[in-house]
Amino acid sequence: MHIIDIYQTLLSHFGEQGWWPMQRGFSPKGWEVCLGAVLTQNTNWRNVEKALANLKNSGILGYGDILKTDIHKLARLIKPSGYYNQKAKKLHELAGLVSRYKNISEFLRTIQRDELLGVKGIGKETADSILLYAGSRAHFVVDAYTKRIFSRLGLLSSEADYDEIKCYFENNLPRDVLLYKEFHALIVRLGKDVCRKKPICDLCPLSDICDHDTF
DNA sequence: GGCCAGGACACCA
DNA sequence: TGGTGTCATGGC
Repeated sequence: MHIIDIYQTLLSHFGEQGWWPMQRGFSPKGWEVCLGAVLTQNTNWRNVEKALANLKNSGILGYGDILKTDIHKLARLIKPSGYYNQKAKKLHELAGLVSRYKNISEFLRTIQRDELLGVKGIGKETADSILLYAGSRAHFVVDAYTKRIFSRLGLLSSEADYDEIKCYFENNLPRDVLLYKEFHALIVRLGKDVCRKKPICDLCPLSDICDHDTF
Protein backbone atom coordinates (compact mmCIF):
# COMPACT_ATOMS: atom_id res chain seq x y z
CA MET A 1 0.00 0.00 0.00
CA HIS A 2 1.31 3.40 -0.99
CA ILE A 3 1.36 6.32 1.40
CA ILE A 4 -1.32 8.12 -0.62
CA ASP A 5 -3.63 5.17 -0.05
CA ILE A 6 -3.14 5.57 3.68
CA TYR A 7 -4.21 9.17 3.29
CA GLN A 8 -7.32 8.17 1.38
CA THR A 9 -8.14 5.51 3.94
CA LEU A 10 -7.86 7.99 6.80
CA LEU A 11 -9.83 10.66 4.95
CA SER A 12 -12.71 8.37 4.12
CA HIS A 13 -12.78 7.01 7.66
CA PHE A 14 -12.49 10.24 9.64
CA GLY A 15 -13.53 12.90 7.11
CA GLU A 16 -12.00 16.35 6.89
CA GLN A 17 -10.63 17.56 10.22
CA GLY A 18 -11.31 21.27 9.82
CA TRP A 19 -7.92 22.49 10.95
CA TRP A 20 -7.31 26.17 10.29
CA PRO A 21 -8.19 27.78 6.93
CA MET A 22 -8.11 25.01 4.38
CA GLN A 23 -7.16 27.05 1.38
CA ARG A 24 -4.22 27.20 -0.97
CA GLY A 25 -3.36 30.87 -0.89
CA PHE A 26 -2.88 33.62 1.66
CA SER A 27 -5.44 33.71 4.46
CA PRO A 28 -6.35 36.91 6.32
CA LYS A 29 -6.17 34.71 9.39
CA GLY A 30 -2.52 33.99 8.71
CA TRP A 31 -1.22 35.69 11.82
CA GLU A 32 -3.87 34.08 13.98
CA VAL A 33 -2.65 30.72 12.71
CA CYS A 34 0.88 31.67 13.72
CA LEU A 35 -0.38 32.45 17.21
CA GLY A 36 -2.15 29.10 17.36
CA ALA A 37 0.93 27.25 16.16
CA VAL A 38 2.94 28.54 19.12
CA LEU A 39 0.18 28.32 21.70
CA THR A 40 -0.63 24.73 20.84
CA GLN A 41 2.86 23.45 21.63
CA ASN A 42 2.34 20.42 23.84
CA THR A 43 -1.10 21.77 24.68
CA ASN A 44 -4.68 20.71 24.08
CA TRP A 45 -6.34 22.81 21.36
CA ARG A 46 -9.27 23.65 23.65
CA ASN A 47 -6.91 25.52 25.94
CA VAL A 48 -5.43 27.31 22.96
CA GLU A 49 -8.87 28.55 21.96
CA LYS A 50 -9.31 30.05 25.42
CA ALA A 51 -6.01 31.87 25.17
CA LEU A 52 -6.89 33.16 21.70
CA ALA A 53 -10.29 34.33 22.98
CA ASN A 54 -8.59 36.24 25.80
CA LEU A 55 -6.32 37.97 23.30
CA LYS A 56 -9.23 38.77 21.03
CA ASN A 57 -11.35 40.15 23.87
CA SER A 58 -8.47 42.39 24.89
CA GLY A 59 -8.07 43.67 21.36
CA ILE A 60 -4.60 42.14 21.18
CA LEU A 61 -4.64 39.93 18.15
CA GLY A 62 -2.42 41.56 15.55
CA TYR A 63 1.35 41.21 15.69
CA GLY A 64 1.63 44.95 16.24
CA ASP A 65 -0.62 44.64 19.29
CA ILE A 66 1.41 41.73 20.63
CA LEU A 67 4.59 43.73 20.22
CA LYS A 68 3.16 46.67 22.13
CA THR A 69 1.83 44.56 24.97
CA ASP A 70 3.82 44.06 28.15
CA ILE A 71 5.17 40.53 28.37
CA HIS A 72 3.57 39.92 31.78
CA LYS A 73 0.18 41.02 30.57
CA LEU A 74 0.58 38.80 27.54
CA ALA A 75 1.47 35.87 29.78
CA ARG A 76 -1.62 36.46 31.90
CA LEU A 77 -3.88 36.49 28.84
CA ILE A 78 -2.53 33.26 27.39
CA LYS A 79 -2.40 31.47 30.73
CA PRO A 80 -4.97 28.79 29.79
CA SER A 81 -2.62 27.46 27.12
CA GLY A 82 0.04 26.51 29.66
CA TYR A 83 3.77 27.37 29.64
CA TYR A 84 2.51 30.94 29.54
CA ASN A 85 5.77 32.65 30.51
CA GLN A 86 7.72 30.90 27.77
CA LYS A 87 4.97 31.30 25.19
CA ALA A 88 4.58 35.02 25.89
CA LYS A 89 8.24 35.51 25.02
CA LYS A 90 7.90 33.34 21.93
CA LEU A 91 4.92 35.34 20.66
CA HIS A 92 6.79 38.55 21.29
CA GLU A 93 9.81 37.34 19.34
CA LEU A 94 7.71 36.03 16.48
CA ALA A 95 5.78 39.30 16.28
CA GLY A 96 9.11 41.12 16.16
CA LEU A 97 10.19 39.02 13.20
CA VAL A 98 6.91 39.62 11.35
CA SER A 99 7.15 43.36 11.97
CA ARG A 100 10.36 43.47 10.00
CA TYR A 101 8.35 42.56 6.89
CA LYS A 102 6.09 44.84 4.88
CA ASN A 103 2.99 43.03 6.11
CA ILE A 104 1.83 39.59 7.20
CA SER A 105 1.16 38.52 3.63
CA GLU A 106 4.72 39.35 2.62
CA PHE A 107 6.03 37.58 5.70
CA LEU A 108 4.12 34.39 5.01
CA ARG A 109 4.95 34.44 1.32
CA THR A 110 8.70 34.89 1.68
CA ILE A 111 9.85 33.80 5.14
CA GLN A 112 12.43 31.01 5.03
CA ARG A 113 12.29 28.00 7.31
CA ASP A 114 15.73 28.75 8.73
CA GLU A 115 14.64 32.24 9.70
CA LEU A 116 11.70 30.85 11.61
CA LEU A 117 13.98 28.31 13.29
CA GLY A 118 16.13 31.21 14.37
CA VAL A 119 13.33 32.42 16.62
CA LYS A 120 13.86 31.06 20.10
CA GLY A 121 10.98 28.75 20.93
CA ILE A 122 10.12 27.90 17.35
CA GLY A 123 11.30 24.42 16.51
CA LYS A 124 10.86 22.37 13.38
CA GLU A 125 7.29 21.31 13.95
CA THR A 126 6.08 24.81 14.77
CA ALA A 127 8.03 26.32 11.87
CA ASP A 128 6.54 23.86 9.43
CA SER A 129 3.07 24.39 10.88
CA ILE A 130 3.41 28.12 10.27
CA LEU A 131 4.73 27.61 6.75
CA LEU A 132 2.04 25.09 5.84
CA TYR A 133 -1.11 26.21 7.63
CA ALA A 134 -0.53 29.97 7.74
CA GLY A 135 1.56 30.39 4.60
CA SER A 136 0.05 27.61 2.49
CA ARG A 137 3.59 26.56 1.57
CA ALA A 138 4.38 22.92 0.83
CA HIS A 139 6.14 21.90 4.03
CA PHE A 140 4.96 18.64 5.57
CA VAL A 141 4.48 18.80 9.34
CA VAL A 142 5.90 15.92 11.36
CA ASP A 143 4.91 15.20 14.93
CA ALA A 144 5.32 12.40 17.44
CA TYR A 145 2.30 10.52 16.05
CA THR A 146 3.71 10.65 12.53
CA LYS A 147 6.97 9.16 13.67
CA ARG A 148 5.37 6.49 15.81
CA ILE A 149 2.67 5.38 13.40
CA PHE A 150 4.73 5.29 10.22
CA SER A 151 7.74 3.65 11.78
CA ARG A 152 5.48 0.96 13.21
CA LEU A 153 3.90 0.52 9.82
CA GLY A 154 7.40 -0.29 8.66
CA LEU A 155 7.48 2.67 6.28
CA LEU A 156 10.02 4.62 8.31
CA SER A 157 13.01 3.67 10.40
CA SER A 158 12.41 4.17 14.10
CA GLU A 159 15.75 5.98 14.05
CA ALA A 160 14.59 8.52 11.46
CA ASP A 161 14.89 12.11 12.61
CA TYR A 162 12.51 14.97 11.89
CA ASP A 163 13.96 16.10 8.59
CA GLU A 164 14.25 12.57 7.24
CA ILE A 165 10.58 11.97 7.96
CA LYS A 166 9.59 15.30 6.44
CA CYS A 167 11.53 14.42 3.28
CA TYR A 168 9.93 10.99 3.14
CA PHE A 169 6.45 12.49 2.99
CA GLU A 170 7.39 15.30 0.63
CA ASN A 171 9.14 12.89 -1.75
CA ASN A 172 6.32 10.38 -1.76
CA LEU A 173 3.28 12.62 -1.98
CA PRO A 174 2.05 14.98 -4.69
CA ARG A 175 3.26 18.49 -3.87
CA ASP A 176 -0.20 19.61 -2.78
CA VAL A 177 -0.68 22.04 0.08
CA LEU A 178 -4.22 20.98 0.86
CA LEU A 179 -3.16 17.35 0.92
CA TYR A 180 -0.33 18.15 3.34
CA LYS A 181 -2.67 20.09 5.60
CA GLU A 182 -5.33 17.43 5.74
CA PHE A 183 -2.93 14.50 6.02
CA HIS A 184 -1.15 15.88 9.07
CA ALA A 185 -4.49 16.61 10.74
CA LEU A 186 -5.66 13.07 9.99
CA ILE A 187 -2.47 11.57 11.41
CA VAL A 188 -3.01 13.48 14.64
CA ARG A 189 -6.61 12.29 14.71
CA LEU A 190 -5.56 8.69 14.20
CA GLY A 191 -2.85 9.00 16.79
CA LYS A 192 -4.96 10.29 19.62
CA ASP A 193 -8.39 9.05 18.74
CA VAL A 194 -7.67 5.46 17.93
CA CYS A 195 -4.19 4.22 18.43
CA ARG A 196 -3.47 5.56 21.88
CA LYS A 197 -6.79 4.99 23.61
CA LYS A 198 -7.50 1.59 22.10
CA PRO A 199 -4.29 -0.36 21.54
CA ILE A 200 -6.16 -3.26 20.02
CA CYS A 201 -8.83 -1.63 17.97
CA ASP A 202 -11.16 -3.00 15.33
CA LEU A 203 -12.03 0.54 14.34
CA CYS A 204 -8.51 1.31 13.25
CA PRO A 205 -8.80 2.29 9.58
CA LEU A 206 -5.37 0.84 8.97
CA SER A 207 -6.20 -2.56 10.40
CA ASP A 208 -5.77 -4.15 6.98
CA ILE A 209 -2.24 -2.96 6.63
CA CYS A 210 -0.77 -2.91 10.09
CA ASP A 211 -0.36 -4.78 13.29
CA HIS A 212 -2.21 -2.38 15.50
CA ASP A 213 -1.16 -4.18 18.65
CA THR A 214 1.96 -2.15 18.23
CA PHE A 215 0.23 1.24 18.10
C1' DG B 1 -5.57 12.27 41.39
C1' DG B 2 -2.95 10.89 37.34
C1' DC B 3 -2.29 11.44 32.61
C1' DC B 4 -1.82 13.89 28.48
C1' DA B 5 -2.18 17.50 24.85
C1' DG B 6 -1.56 19.87 17.39
C1' DG B 7 6.98 21.09 21.67
C1' DA B 8 11.21 23.34 22.54
C1' DC B 9 15.33 24.08 24.81
C1' DA B 10 19.06 24.03 28.27
C1' DC B 11 22.14 21.12 30.36
C1' DC B 12 24.97 17.18 30.89
C1' DA B 13 27.76 13.12 29.85
C1' DT C 1 23.97 12.90 19.72
C1' DG C 2 21.24 11.16 23.04
C1' DG C 3 18.93 11.20 27.41
C1' DT C 4 16.72 14.00 31.05
C1' DG C 5 14.57 17.97 33.46
C1' DT C 6 11.73 22.06 32.97
C1' DC C 7 8.09 24.80 31.56
C1' DA C 8 2.08 24.64 33.27
C1' DT C 9 -2.89 24.72 32.32
C1' DG C 10 -7.34 22.29 32.02
C1' DG C 11 -10.21 18.31 30.59
C1' DC C 12 -11.14 13.55 31.07
